[in-house]
Amino acid sequence: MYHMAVTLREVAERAGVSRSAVSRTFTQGASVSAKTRKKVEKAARDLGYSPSLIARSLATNRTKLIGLIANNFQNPVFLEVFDLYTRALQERSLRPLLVNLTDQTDPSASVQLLKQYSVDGVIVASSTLPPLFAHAFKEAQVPVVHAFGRFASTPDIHIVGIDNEHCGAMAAETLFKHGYRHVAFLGGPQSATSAQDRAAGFFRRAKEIDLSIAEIQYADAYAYDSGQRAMGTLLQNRKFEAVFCGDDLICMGAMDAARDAGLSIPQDIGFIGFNDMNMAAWQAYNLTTIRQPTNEIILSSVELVVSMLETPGRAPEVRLFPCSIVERSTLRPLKK
Amino acid sequence: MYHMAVTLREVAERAGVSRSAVSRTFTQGASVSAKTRKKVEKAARDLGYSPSLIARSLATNRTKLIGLIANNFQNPVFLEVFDLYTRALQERSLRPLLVNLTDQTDPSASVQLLKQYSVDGVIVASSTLPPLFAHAFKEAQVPVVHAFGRFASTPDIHIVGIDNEHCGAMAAETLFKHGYRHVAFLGGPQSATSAQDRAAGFFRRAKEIDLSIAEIQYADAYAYDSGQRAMGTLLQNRKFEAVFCGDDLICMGAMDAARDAGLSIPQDIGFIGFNDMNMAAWQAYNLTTIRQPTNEIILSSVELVVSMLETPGRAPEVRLFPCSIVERSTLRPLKK
DNA sequence: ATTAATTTTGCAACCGGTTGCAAAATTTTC
DNA sequence: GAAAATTTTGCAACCGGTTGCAAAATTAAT
Repeated sequence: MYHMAVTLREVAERAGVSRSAVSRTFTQGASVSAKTRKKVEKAARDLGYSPSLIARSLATNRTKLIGLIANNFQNPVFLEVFDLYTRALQERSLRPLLVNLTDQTDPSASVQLLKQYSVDGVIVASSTLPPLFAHAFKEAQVPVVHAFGRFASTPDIHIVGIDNEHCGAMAAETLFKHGYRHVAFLGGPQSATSAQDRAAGFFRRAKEIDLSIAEIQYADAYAYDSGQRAMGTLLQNRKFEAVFCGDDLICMGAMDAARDAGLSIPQDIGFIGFNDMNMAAWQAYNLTTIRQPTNEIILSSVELVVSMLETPGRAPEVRLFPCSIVERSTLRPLKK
Repeated sequence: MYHMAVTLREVAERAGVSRSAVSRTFTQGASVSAKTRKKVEKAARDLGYSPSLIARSLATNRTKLIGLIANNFQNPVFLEVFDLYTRALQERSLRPLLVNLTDQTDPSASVQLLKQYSVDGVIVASSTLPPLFAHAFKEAQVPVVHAFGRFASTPDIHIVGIDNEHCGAMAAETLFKHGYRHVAFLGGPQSATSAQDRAAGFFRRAKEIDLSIAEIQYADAYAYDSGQRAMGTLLQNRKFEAVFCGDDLICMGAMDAARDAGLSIPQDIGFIGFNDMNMAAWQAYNLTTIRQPTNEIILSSVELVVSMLETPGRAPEVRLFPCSIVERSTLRPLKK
């Protein structure tokens, strides 16, 4: 590099003031007279100065970096999620440091990494990681909130999400209301807490209302292919009229498998999904599904992590948002 | 916070060596005797020490942060793109600092932002931004490579991507080979260089081989809805047998619009897309499309930005990767 | 066993900011 | 206009590392 970035010292010299004065004009709420502020601002403009966040971070022990941990880069909902997160953080002049967990679920490596970068806080955005994962950050003294995490009545950490158990129950009810009596369950990966909870709620409510569950399958990932494959095995032995899929993407895979087998939807077989991702509204699927309020969850989790920066001792809190049914056309019409 | 993070000084004290010794054991290629290294490592382990990247960055003027600029969080291909980028960077122990451009395309704000974070380099991953955008980073002395950018024979900056013009021509040829003689063009947003180039190549080659272009439309974004809408207007006046869509997602929207109008694919109307995103293989679409080697482009652009860190004066380079046709089932079978 | 060559080590300055504190300057009060 | 109260300013230490340089320790050569 030819000319190094211009520093605070140079601005100070040009403006004929001390370094502190320059620093103060660039930090919120510091006291500087209008006169010096003007001088400094001019000098800064002339020199094209902008303060180094690295140096500031070192001095203030705040980086304005938020670790954003995700482990599902296969599911397009996560693009929506990233979009919302980057925007929400941006608005508060924070920045996401993206961590792609791929398959290693050992928290210690991520904790180590994010500690090295001295992130101010961490948002774990995943419904498949065990609660322990996010907990590791708390132990490392890093403010953390688990978005899309499992709801616990006595949380050690902040959780923002939905009541998956209740949503599973909603699915059962919806199927029943549409006149189905024999249904199948096609869940997400069995290791995912979200999948477990949705299943539990679904089964419980089904029992209560006498909805018979003919088949149970678990996809090995929240992914199209997995849904397609799982539906394949489900179809070998068809004793059900509709399927509750634990995720829209899985549902799309399942629908395509069903169509491939010559079934038409919803005449021969019904589907209800989960999430209401953008693609659920696509004409080729037009999925009846349970809408998860992604936007609210994200905004709320950002808000929460920000508040932890201000009040580190804040007691862990659970924030649950209600889901709702979005009726489209993959279940047969309601009986009148 | 109760106990501040453990610092190099504490490790030094516990190990009974100087701070430099500790620093050296943690920096690649520095000279330390086996004896001290052992002592330091033990002390570090006992204390749970890991060096602060912030402090290191300040001292070395290297942050290991790469700005990753994107402006299309609607198109699921970008999730694939993020996945690949985060992994590729991670492997080289670099980290992406994600910038979501939403709609403001004024480079100066991003330049400013990324300069403040002193990113080591920037990757602009977008086929819709003007070449000027990426150029602004060069002027600000920041190593930059434009991935998916417009190919220029005398580049001022590094470009990695495909020859969109040539790919447009491939589309024309493919349609012709499949026996189509009257086709429509449904491009991406007209302001996107990629869309312009694909269009140019398509039109040029069509003229050469006497493929008649009955209709021309441009979607207002690389998005499903835009494709659906554009196809709607295209269908008002149907004088074509097939459509070349400038992007798979647009194509899916267009296909759904066509099906909604009662057409079947490929019997009544043919489609060819662009990108070969994962979803193109979904049964509901099973798109014949032009495959863009995303993986190669990404790996290559990471490699390039890394090499610029090592050799700052490196001359700008264009790297183009070949595209290929992926035949699925949205064009009628080849004549024998 | 000396001396020369090489490696390891610690000192101290530096990276680019922030901030507590006391002095200087300004404003308010009487 | 002088004294008191308030605001602004600069000094200097600090954040947690790195690194050039010379001294100390080790190894190699004679």
